[in-house]
Amino acid sequence: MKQITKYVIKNSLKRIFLYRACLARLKMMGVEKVFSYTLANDTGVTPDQVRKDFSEFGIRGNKRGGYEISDLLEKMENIFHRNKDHNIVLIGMGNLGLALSKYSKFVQRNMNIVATFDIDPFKQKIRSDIPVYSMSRLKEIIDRFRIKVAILAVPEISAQQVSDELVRAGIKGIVNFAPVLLKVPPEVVINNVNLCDELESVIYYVHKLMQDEGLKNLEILYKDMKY
Amino acid sequence: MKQITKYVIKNSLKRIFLYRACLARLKMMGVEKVFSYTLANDTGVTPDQVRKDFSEFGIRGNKRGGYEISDLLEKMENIFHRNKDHNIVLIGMGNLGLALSKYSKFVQRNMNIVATFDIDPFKQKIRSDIPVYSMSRLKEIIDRFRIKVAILAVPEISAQQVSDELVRAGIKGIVNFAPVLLKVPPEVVINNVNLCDELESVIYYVHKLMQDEGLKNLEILYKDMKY
DNA sequence: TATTTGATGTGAAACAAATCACAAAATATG
DNA sequence: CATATTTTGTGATTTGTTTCACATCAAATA
Repeated sequence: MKQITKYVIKNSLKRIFLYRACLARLKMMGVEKVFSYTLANDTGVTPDQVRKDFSEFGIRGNKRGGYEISDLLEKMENIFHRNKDHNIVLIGMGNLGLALSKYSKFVQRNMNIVATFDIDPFKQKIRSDIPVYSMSRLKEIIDRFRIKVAILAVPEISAQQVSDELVRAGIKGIVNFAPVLLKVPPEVVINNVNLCDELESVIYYVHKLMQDEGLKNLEILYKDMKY
Repeated sequence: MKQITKYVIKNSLKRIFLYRACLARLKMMGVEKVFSYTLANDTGVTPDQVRKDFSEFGIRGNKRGGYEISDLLEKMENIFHRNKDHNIVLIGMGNLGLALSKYSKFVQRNMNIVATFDIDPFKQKIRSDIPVYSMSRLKEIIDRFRIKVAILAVPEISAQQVSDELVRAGIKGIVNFAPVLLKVPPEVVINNVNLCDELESVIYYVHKLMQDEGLKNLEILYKDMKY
């Protein structure tokens, strides 16, 4: 019944995030229009890629006229369902969980952590701005707020068990910070964020870079980021 | 002089991390040997992929006999330079920085945050187990410990400026948590971790999944994680 | 209004990654 | 000791992604 299902965030989607961040900044600076090569320059991709990506997501500009930034941003908001608010739960109020619960960028992007959970809810209650519930109330709260997405920041050892509970409670997507490969039914989306791996990758590449200094053989060691 | 340089962690490298985590667990359980299909099963990839990846990293097993787990892990430790300790600095002791400074998994993998920095070092000093220095001492400490890798957890607004300081101080790799595209010389490796994007991606896919429920057209919406 | 110019949008081509298929090798078996 | 079996390792094939090249369109210009 349970199986490992894994999805990768497509590179084109990551690039769209990149474009959006860039566009938001440009808009703040008062810029109104961009061309594919403007965006490309700012984000380190090629103009072709920008246009292909837009094409994939059904975004169209005006021939010769480039793209209207507000229009572009609006289209992206629709793609990402940013018109509506998204309610999230966070499980595990350790150091990382606490930091994530206070991460203001989520709110800025309409993603609200409406409840957090911990086996010891009293421990962190005092430091948290968001209600901390005991695990026994998981399903109740998830049902009440019709939550579909959870952030999992519990210790490795209990990650699978909590994940099972989340799935039973109707969660359809999990951002998993525990370094475990969760087993979930295929209709549940998992996005693993492994902080150790992120750091270790950099160490690995830095070592390589210093070994074969002079940038020779670079193309074997690195893949230029196409996202 | 400054330019956007971006690297992606290659999928094959990510998979190697995955294999390693799995192998470590198996070893703890007392298992001594694996076959490509064992590992494949546990990690959700194909046996061919496992062997191709091993081949890429120069790891060889015994025909028919599979792979010796200890041997495999040792080879991987060499690949990732895990025999030696890695000293890291962390810049920005806000909520996230503080949580990262206390993240015990780094230490378990021989990655030690030896110093942290903040514009207001006194604010967090009391809550931190690791020394918190003022930004003015950045180069001094980095030089003294011969640090090559930094974790950047400062606010968006100051990320580029701090990144410049890091590069001037001799840092060669940065794990960047600020949602900014850092401009660094090409010999510096950047790994961006954007928490909002990670969460938003999941929301995006969950929406898609619920829209076209029944898993039809799944192959367009998702790419099975090949990592 | 006709012509030139400049940027988009997208098939085609080139490149990269994953899967397949099978030879090679090591072990087990009769 | 020869044969069968099982698993690795890797070219060949397929699949997916990026880059190229150019037709298409909109605006500017004469």
